Amino acid sequence: MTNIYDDIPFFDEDQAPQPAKPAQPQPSGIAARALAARGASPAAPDYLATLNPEQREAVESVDGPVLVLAGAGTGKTRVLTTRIAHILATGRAWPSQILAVTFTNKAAREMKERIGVFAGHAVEGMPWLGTFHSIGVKLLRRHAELAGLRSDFTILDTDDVIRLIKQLIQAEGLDDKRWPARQFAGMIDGWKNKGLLPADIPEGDARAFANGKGRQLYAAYQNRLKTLNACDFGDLLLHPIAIFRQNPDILKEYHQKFRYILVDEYQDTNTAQYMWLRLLAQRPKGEPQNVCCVGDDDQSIYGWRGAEVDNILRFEKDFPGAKVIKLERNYRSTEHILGAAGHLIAHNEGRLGKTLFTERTDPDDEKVIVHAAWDSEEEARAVGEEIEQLQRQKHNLNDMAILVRASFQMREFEDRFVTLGLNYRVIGGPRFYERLEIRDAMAYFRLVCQPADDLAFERIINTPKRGLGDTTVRTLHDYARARDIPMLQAAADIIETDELKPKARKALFDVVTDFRRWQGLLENTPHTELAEQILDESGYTAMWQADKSAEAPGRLENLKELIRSMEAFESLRGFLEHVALVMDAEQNEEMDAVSIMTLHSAKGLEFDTVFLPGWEEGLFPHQRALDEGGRAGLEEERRLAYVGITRAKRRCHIWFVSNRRIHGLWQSTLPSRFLDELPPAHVDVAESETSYGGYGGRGGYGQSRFDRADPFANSYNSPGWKRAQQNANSSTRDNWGTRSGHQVERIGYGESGPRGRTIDGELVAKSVSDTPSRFSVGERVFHLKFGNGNIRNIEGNKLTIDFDKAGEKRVLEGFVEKVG
DNA sequence: ACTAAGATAGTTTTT
DNA sequence: CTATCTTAGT
Repeated sequence: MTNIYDDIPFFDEDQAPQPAKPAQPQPSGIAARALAARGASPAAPDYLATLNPEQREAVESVDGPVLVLAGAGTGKTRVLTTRIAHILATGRAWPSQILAVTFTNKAAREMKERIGVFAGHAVEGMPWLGTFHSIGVKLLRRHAELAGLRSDFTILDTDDVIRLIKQLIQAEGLDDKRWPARQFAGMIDGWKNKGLLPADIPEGDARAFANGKGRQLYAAYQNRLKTLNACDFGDLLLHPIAIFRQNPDILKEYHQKFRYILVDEYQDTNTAQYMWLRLLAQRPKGEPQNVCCVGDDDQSIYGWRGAEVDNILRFEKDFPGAKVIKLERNYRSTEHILGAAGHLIAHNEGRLGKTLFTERTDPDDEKVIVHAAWDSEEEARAVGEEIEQLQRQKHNLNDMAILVRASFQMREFEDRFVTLGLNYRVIGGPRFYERLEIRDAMAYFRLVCQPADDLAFERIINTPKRGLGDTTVRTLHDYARARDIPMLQAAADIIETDELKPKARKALFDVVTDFRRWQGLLENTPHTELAEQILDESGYTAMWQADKSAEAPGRLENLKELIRSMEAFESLRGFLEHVALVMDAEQNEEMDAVSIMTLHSAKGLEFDTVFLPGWEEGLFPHQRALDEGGRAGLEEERRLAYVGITRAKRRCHIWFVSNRRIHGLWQSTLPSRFLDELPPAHVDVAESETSYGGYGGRGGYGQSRFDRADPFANSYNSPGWKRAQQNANSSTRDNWGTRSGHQVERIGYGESGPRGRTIDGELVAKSVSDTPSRFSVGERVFHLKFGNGNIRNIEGNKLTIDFDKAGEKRVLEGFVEKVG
C-alpha cells in the first residue's frame, strides 16, 4: 500500500471514452492478450472461454442493473473480477470509472490481486476498489468541510469511542455503572447501521437509555466528534450520504464518474450501506444504471449486526428491469455435501431459492458423517484422532478446519491438540492492532501527527507512569474545554501558569517538550526511525523492559513487529490511516496446521475436510439467537449451518455431544434440530469411536430423532448406527460425565512419553512426528505468550521449555522462535 | 500507586 | 468455570 494522501487527480480521467461506442482505449493487459491470441479478432477473448454459460452471462451483461445470485462455490469472485476485466478490455471505462465495493479488506485485496492477473498494471488505476469504509474515507477526505470536518480528520476505533462515550456519560452526571458506555456505543452503532442521526432515532430507543437522555447523548457524541475532528466507522458512510443528499451537484459528478458499479456480498449490506449505494447507483431516467450486485441470500449471517437480507430480495424493485442471474453450478463440493446443505437450507422460508448442483459423481465420495460423543472432551479427542488418521493418509493439516459456533468451544480443541502435538492455528482471535501495547504505541504516533487527538493524549499521558494521575488529567481536561483547545495545547499553556503542583508541572513540561521535538522531526526523519525514537524517549519501551510479567517480552516483540510493518508505508500518517481501516494483520501461513475458527469467520473459505462440532440445541442453534431473533434468528442460524457445510470440499463431519459444560455447570444437551433436517440419503451416522462413546443415558425427551431409540427409523439402518445405539444404551455411566480414570489430558506429559498409552484398553496417543526438530536441548527460545526460556527436552515437535517468567511449559515448536 | 480479593458476565465480528 | 474488570485496602 502506498501513501494515502497521494490522492489521484479527481475528475481528470473523465476525458475517458464516452459511452455508446467508445474510442477503444489502448488495450491493456487482457485485451492485448486476447487480441494476440485471437489474431486481432475480438470475437471471444480467452478469458471468457473458460467460464460456464451462466458465469459468462454475468460477465457480459455489462449494461443495466444485474443481480448475480451466486451460491457457495460457484465462482463468484471469478465472475466479479472477470467482469471488471471485461469492462476494461472492451474499453467501456477506465479503471478509475469503476466503483467496486467489498465488505472486508481481505476480499478487496483478493480482488485486486486477481484483476492484476488479468490486467497487470491496470490495478494501480483501480482507485475505487475497496471496502465501503475505505471508499467512504476517500470521499470524505475530499469533501470533509461539507461534513464540518477538516480533511485530516482522525478515525476512531471502538475502544476510543467507548472511552469518549464514558466521558460524556459522566459529564451528564449519570452513573456509568448503570449506563455502560459499551452498551451505548453498541446502540449508536446500531443506529448508524440503520442510517439514523440523532434526530431520526425512534422515541422508544431514545428513552431506553440514560433516563431518556439517549437522543441527547447521541447528539452530544456527534458534537464531540466534530470538535475532535474525528469520525467513527459509521460516520464514514453517514457523512457521505448526507453530503450527497445536500449537494446534488456533487452527487451528479459521481454519477458521471462511476460508469460501472459492482458490489460484493450484497446480502450483507446494512441500511446505511444500502442508502449510500442507492444514491450512487440509482440514476435519473435515461441515464445508464450499470450496477451489478453479487450475493447469496442463503449466506446472510450478519443480521445481528445490521445486515438486511431484504436488500437483496428487493433488488428488482429498486432497479426495474434488472437481470437476475443465478449461479448454481458448484465447483467445490461433492454431491453429498451439496445434497446435505441444500436439504437443510430448504427449511428456510423467504429465500430466493437456489439449488446447487455439481457434475461430479464419484462413488468413493463419502457422505456427510454425523458423530455422537459423550461430552466435549471426547468430541475434541475423537476429532483429533480423525485428523491424525487423515494425516497418516498424507493429507495436509492446512486442508482441514474445525468450525465452531462460539469461540469458547475452541479451547477444548486447542488443549487436546497441544497434548497430541498437532499443529493448529486459531483464526480470528484477538487482533494485532487491538493489543494494549500496540494501541498505546499508536496513540503516541497519532498524537505526534495530530496534536488535537485528545483521546490519544489521555491514553498515554500517564503511560508510562509519570505521576500525572486523574487529578492532573481532569484539570487539563477542564482547562482545555473551557478554552476550546486540544489537551496537548492546554498542557503547553498550563505549564506556564502555577495551576499545577511543581511535580506534575515538571512531568508535564517534559512530555510537552518531547512531543514538540517529535513533531519537529516528523517531516525530515524516516518514519520508522522516528517511531522507534518516540517509543524509546517516551520511556514506553523501558516500561515493558522493566515489567517482569510473562507477557512483557511478547509485548516488546509486538512493538518491534509494529515498527517492522511500518516499513511498507511511506509516512507515519499513511500508516495510521491503514491501521485505522485495516485492523487486520496476516498470520504466519508457513506451517502446516489445522485451522480452528468460528463459522462466521469461515465464510468465503474452503477446506477439503471440515469438522463441525457442537451441533446441539442451545449452542447451535444458539439459544440467544432463538430468544432474541425468533424465527428469523433460527433461519440465520440455519444459514450459518449451511455456510459451515458448504465450506467442505470432500469431507464434512458433524458432531454433537450429550453433555456440555456451560458456565461451569454440566448440562445435558439435545442434538441440534439441524441434524434432523439433513437428508438421510447423503448422511451417514458414524460408529461410536470409543467404547464409551455415543450419546445416551438421557431418554425421555424424544424431540429429535437422534434422541429416540431408533433415530433414523426406516432411513438409517446402518450397522454403525445400531452399534452406536448399543454402546449408548449399555453405558453404565451416569448423566453427568463423572467418569473415573480419565487420563486423557495427561497423555504426552508423562515421563514415559506419549507412545503407547491406552485408555480403557484403546490406543490413544499416536506417534509423534518423526522429523528431526529444528531445535536442540539447551537452546534459548522465545514464545509469544510465555516469553523467553531454555529448552529442557524435545519430543518430536513438542518442546519442554523452562521459561524465565512463566516456569516450565510444554509447547509446540511451531509457536516458538529461536532467540538470536 | 499498586496489588489482591470481589463482582460480573459469558454468540457471532468488520470496519 | 474463568477471564476480565472494579473496588478496596495497604
